[in-house]
Parts: sequence; structure tokens; C-alpha cells
Amino acid sequence: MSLKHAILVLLDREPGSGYDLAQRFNLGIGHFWQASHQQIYQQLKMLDADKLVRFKTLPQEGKPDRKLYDITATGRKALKTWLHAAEKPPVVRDGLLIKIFAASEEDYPALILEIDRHIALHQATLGNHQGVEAEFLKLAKTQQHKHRLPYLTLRRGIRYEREWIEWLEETRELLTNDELPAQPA
Amino acid sequence: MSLKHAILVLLDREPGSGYDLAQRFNLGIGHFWQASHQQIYQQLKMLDADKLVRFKTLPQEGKPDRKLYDITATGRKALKTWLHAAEKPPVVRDGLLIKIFAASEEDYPALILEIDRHIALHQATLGNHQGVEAEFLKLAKTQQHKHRLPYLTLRRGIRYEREWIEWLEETRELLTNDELPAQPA
DNA sequence: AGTTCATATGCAATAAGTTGCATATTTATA
DNA sequence: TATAAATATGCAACTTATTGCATATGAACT
Repeated sequence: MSLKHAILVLLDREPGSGYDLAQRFNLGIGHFWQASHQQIYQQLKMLDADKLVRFKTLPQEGKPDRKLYDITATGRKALKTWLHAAEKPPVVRDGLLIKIFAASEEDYPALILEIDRHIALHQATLGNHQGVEAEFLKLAKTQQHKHRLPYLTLRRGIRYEREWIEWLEETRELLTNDELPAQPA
Repeated sequence: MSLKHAILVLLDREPGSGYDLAQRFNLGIGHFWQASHQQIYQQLKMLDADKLVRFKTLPQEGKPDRKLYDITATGRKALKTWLHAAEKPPVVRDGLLIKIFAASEEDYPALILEIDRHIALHQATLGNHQGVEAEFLKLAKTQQHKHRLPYLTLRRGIRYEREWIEWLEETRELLTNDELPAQPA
């Protein structure tokens, strides 16, 4: 299961609490893996039961105690094994495409509004990604080299969003004018 | 839930058995929704309980009886309502990207083999999509117009696969030579 | 003074998807 | 002649993810 390994990867880079991990999922690797804090806490508990991670409790005032998790040697071994195993490409399940597939002309106005909404969402995500890229590009070449692999995955995120926007804009145009595409995809 | 509505969409176009639907998922709309036969049978049962579909049993010899499902008026109404509701963009969860993110140099050879495997998978899918597109392009313009929306979703599938292949090939190249990308994404 | 946000963890119920198994025949392939 | 593939439906167990709720405080906003 990949969520477990995503957590192991993050903890391998730097120990942290469930809360920390939730932030790293959002800000650091959200372009290829998303997880809610509920899911993260559940998985940390299971990873602990399997001895792949361990934690020490840091008492705090007012707030619940922080549990600082760290990967174990067993965890590192499991991670390495998983890293060398075959991975299935993700299954595609896209509700918006069902809607576009199934629409009739009376649905076009609503659909175009929905497409606009999605364009805005993807543009926002793209903007975030490009912000992160800009930070990376400011680094010295040696630092860039150090973070090259995360950067390669970010490039995938950027292109994914860009591709979405291009397709959505083209599709919006074709729906508006009820036309066929001028060329093959 | 979208799987239910994907089934309603297919039944709205043409009644069919669970088995038929599984084929249509594979061959017709697999580029934006995938479902196993087990899942389809489960959902058909629930859709029937909710009166969104109904079926008649067609006795057969040797094989189990075919249950020919059809959408009901209630089902059509539910479908229309869903079609006009907002849809969240699909969450991204990609195990291969975790692996690339987390790899160290000793993992590169295994990773490059895995990337090659994924390139082949995406190329096969792209080939299938392009075969379907070629069929579409052979049709007369009036026929093309009739199937324009499914074709627009297919274009998305084609570009998705193409984008994957481009990124995988570039990434493979950069990993092989341990280089940084020449330009921003 | 009241609301929202950030910090920090968690339970419980439900929904959605996967995996493995079971049955039974016909037709095509090696 | 044996094996696999296509036809046709389904149960059961399990895994994975979502949704809603609960708690408790400090800081910042309105």
C-alpha cells in the first residue's frame, strides 16, 4: 500500500508528528499524493504496530502531546523493498469526463460553467507548483542537483495541470460553438 | 457517487447486462472510468434497490440467466440532477512518483527499468486510444458531430497518455545521465 | 466580544474499491 | 486432447478512503 510508503519516505527525510506530515503532504508532495490527517493518524498507528516507525511523546501545554514519529531500521528495509517493486499506473476515474461524455445540448450552459470552475482550480494549482519551481530555480546548481528528483516529480505536476487547462479550454471553446476539433488530438 | 452515474449513463444510451457494461467500461469509457465486474454487479443491485434501474431476466442454457438492465424514469432524473452538480477534480495518487521522489542513486537502475515498463504500458494505451480515434475520423462529418462529446473525452485520454510518455522519457534520460533539466517545465 | 485560524490528536461510521473464490457451458487454440 | 478464453453472475472478506464528530488552547482578526 502506497500511503504507508509515502509516510515512510517523508519520515525517512525528517522525523515529524502526524500533524507535520499532513502539512508536508499538502505543501510538499501534494502533486502526487494526497491524504487527510485522519488517514495519516490511522496509518501511523498501523506502521507503529508493524514496527516500521516508532515515536516519542513530547508533552505540551494546552494542546495534546505531540507524538514525534521516526522511521525504524525495519521501516527503511521495507521502504527499500517497496521501492524496487513494480507499481501499477494509477487508475483513472474522472467524474467531469463522465458528465461531458453524457451531456446533451440543454446541459451545455451548466457544463461550461463547470468547466470554467475547473479551469480556475487547475490554474490555482499550477500557480502553486510554478511558485515552488521558481524557488527551486533560484538555488545554486549544487543545491538543485541535491533536490533534482523531487523537482522532476514537480515537473510532472506542472505539466499535468497545464495539460488539463489546455484540454478544458479547447473543450470549452468547442462546446460553446458546437464545433468539431480542427485536427486530431 | 460517480460509478453509479457512469452506469446510468451507459444504460441510458443502451440497456445491457452487467457483463455488457463491464465490456463497455473496458472498451468504451475506460479512458475516464474503470470498474471491475464485481463492482458493477454490486452497484446494479443497489441501483435496482433505489429504483434507478430495473431488469428483466432472459433465460439461457448452460450459462446463468442474463439480467438485462435498463434505466428508469427516476434514474434519468437522478442522472440529470447529478450532471448539473459540481464535481471535484480527481485526487492524484501516484505510487511511481513516490518512488522517483524517494530514490537514491543505488536505486536508479531498478527505477529506469520500471520507467521503461511504464512507458510501454502508456504507449499501449495510447495506441488503443488512437485506434479508436482513427475509426472516428473515418466517419462522415454528420456522424462525427453525433459522437463529438465522447470524442472530446477520448482526446483527453490521448493527451494524458502522451503527456505521461513525454515526461517518463525525459525523466528516464535525466536519470540515466544524472542531469538537471535544461529548461523549466 | 465573538469568530476564525492554527495547533494537535483521535474515534466511529460509512463508502468505495480490491482480491479471491465459486459455478457452468461453449468455442477457439495449442 | 488438454488448456485457455469468452460468456454470465455473484458472495465474502478485506483494504483503502471519506465524512462527521469531538476535544482544547492561543493568537489573530473584525
